[in-house]
Amino acid sequence: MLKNTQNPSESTLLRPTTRDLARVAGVSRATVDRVLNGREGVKKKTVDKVNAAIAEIGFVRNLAAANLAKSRTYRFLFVLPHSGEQFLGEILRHIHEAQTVFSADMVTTTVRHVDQNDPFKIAAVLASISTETFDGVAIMAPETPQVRDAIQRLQERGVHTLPFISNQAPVRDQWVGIDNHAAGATAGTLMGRFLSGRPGKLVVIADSILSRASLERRSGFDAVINADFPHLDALPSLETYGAQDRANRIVSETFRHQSDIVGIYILASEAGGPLSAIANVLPSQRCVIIAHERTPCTVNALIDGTVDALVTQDPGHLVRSAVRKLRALTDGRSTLQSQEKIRVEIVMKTNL
Amino acid sequence: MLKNTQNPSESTLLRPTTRDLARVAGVSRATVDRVLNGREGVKKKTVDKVNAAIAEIGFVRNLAAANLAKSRTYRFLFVLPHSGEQFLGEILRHIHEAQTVFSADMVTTTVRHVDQNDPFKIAAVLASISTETFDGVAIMAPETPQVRDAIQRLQERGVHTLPFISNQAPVRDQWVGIDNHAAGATAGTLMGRFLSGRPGKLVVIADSILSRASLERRSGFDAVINADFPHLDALPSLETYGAQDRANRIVSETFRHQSDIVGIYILASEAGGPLSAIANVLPSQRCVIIAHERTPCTVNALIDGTVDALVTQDPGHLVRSAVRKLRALTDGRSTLQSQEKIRVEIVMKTNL
DNA sequence: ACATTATTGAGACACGTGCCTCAAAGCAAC
DNA sequence: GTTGCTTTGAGGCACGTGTCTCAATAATGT
Repeated sequence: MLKNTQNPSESTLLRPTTRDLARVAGVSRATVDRVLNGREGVKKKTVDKVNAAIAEIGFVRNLAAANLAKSRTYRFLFVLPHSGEQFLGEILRHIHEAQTVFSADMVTTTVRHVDQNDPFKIAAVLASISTETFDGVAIMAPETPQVRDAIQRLQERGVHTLPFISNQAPVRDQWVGIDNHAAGATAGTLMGRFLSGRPGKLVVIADSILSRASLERRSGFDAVINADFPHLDALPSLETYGAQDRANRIVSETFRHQSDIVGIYILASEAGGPLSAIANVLPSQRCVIIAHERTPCTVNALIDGTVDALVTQDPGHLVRSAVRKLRALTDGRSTLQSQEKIRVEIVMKTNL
Repeated sequence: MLKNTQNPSESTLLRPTTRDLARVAGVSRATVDRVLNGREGVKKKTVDKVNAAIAEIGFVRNLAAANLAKSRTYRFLFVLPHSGEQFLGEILRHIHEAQTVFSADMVTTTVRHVDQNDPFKIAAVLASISTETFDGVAIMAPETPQVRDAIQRLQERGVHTLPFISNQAPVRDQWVGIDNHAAGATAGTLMGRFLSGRPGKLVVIADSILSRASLERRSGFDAVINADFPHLDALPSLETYGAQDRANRIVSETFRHQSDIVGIYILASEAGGPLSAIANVLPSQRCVIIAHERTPCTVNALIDGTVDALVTQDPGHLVRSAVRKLRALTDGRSTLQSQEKIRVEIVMKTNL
């Protein structure tokens, strides 16, 4: 087997090592290491020599070997709402499923559940995290001043953070989740096209209209309905606050008072409650229903024809993308744009 | 820093190494190596001891370290049609784009173009490949006896193969691409729903109806139209054979002879030709048009409203999935089901 | 010129695994 | 017991990089 040291001519098959780099730069391997890992006490001129050599021979550090030498492990934490909800269940399932793949890359993931309605508790949990315990944290939490501050301090302590699904600040670059405006707009287009010309009113059901995601979905939906389907009239959002009795009440009230309802848009991530509320008032009515996320409940509704289409994001992709991004952050690398873009997917009975 | 050898108590943080494994199994590291790498000359009893220890301490070999020791590189080849087509261009773009990410995993990819209409040439190219040159080959080629045989022999020579996009045999497990029946069915559902009740005829345009992909898409489309939208009448497929003049002629003939055409389904992967043929006969007609794949041409048509929806597969995902699968094949590993499933995606103006 | 400091080099060992050699031990048949 | 064969152990070197120590050299100030 060939060895680089015995074969000084550049081999196009083997990639250059730090040894090659040292040789070409005319310095020692110790100095190469000093430059590569940004240690101080190296003359500017020497740094330039090494960098020139890096460019010349196209050196790229072998991350696997480096991590092996450092015994590096990536410890990531997912901060998620309390479970019980179906969409969250899918997320959890994929975190566990991907565990085996991650462990090959020395990535360990931990999940911590927090009460989404208690910003102080969330902040406290974030405050308990340091570089001693985790290298990166993916946070799914509503946007509040307390949480925003806790995240800020976490970053100052050197822990990498990543808004996960629930978008925090308008840091469009570093976050994992779909464009909710586009998701709402897509739901609107499907609604309009499926109704094709038929006029009437549209019921919109949300969990709470205060979250950023709800606002964005609603605005995207309205934009499309107003622009492309002016014969449709989207009613003000109904808020369930996640309570089934309230959902039942407001839905049945709405159907009692409104006459010509032709479509229902469930913009909440958890469609289960709204769907069963609708089942009460809609024995077998002709009404286009669009919902979000692929969960056991929505898939069943799709199959039995209750729901016409789903606008979804792939939970497995969300999880893997979060891990890849956290890893890139801790390595100071960048990720592949096209791989990390979370698509606004449309799911019907035929492309389950 | 802790060292495993000095700290015999099981550390939950560090994963067990071959050294730990040898200690627990009560054998030497050499024997562990013999068992792990399936060398012969080891007593059955000893093999069992080691395997028991593997299970006991949950040993998983550190692939990065192993590949480092072996100086392993993965050399994969993509055998693709001659370029020029837009969908293929997207594939190529993503192969090159992913190069940087792959190289971190010691994966190098090469692309070789072959004439799709010359099965003997394709077979010849495949015959020239051995383990000396490549570890795995992703093959996008129409299904012919010559190609099938060449693939068979390639596998016998120890080179791993993977049908890529164009499905070869019904080896449903090991192949990269979408379920074309589902893709056709999805196109059918969109067509039916967008027309919602309006009766009429549907034009179906294919490149050639002989390929497996075309057959499957057509059968999926017909199944849905017949079952769910009986008021629609899908006409026999028009075949362009990839020739623009022929496309223009057959499309204009069809529109001259048929009266009530309400929808057009372009099931060819390259929609450019059919689209411009349609533009000639359809100055501004009300007709639902569904096409396949996201290319510059179809995206433009979507934006200007010519096309109503696209049924697509993500080219970046296809490429990365192929590489992951080839890597898993050469490592004798399995892949994450949910990650490798290529989704039948629906793209409209709002979720570009 | 000298002392002092800043910079560099040489070398070692580590990470976890693969792969090789050589010797030692176990086992069988005679 | 001797011979020959099979199985195992001990140990070393390699992969590419990180991270030490200690010495050697260069640059600086006086």
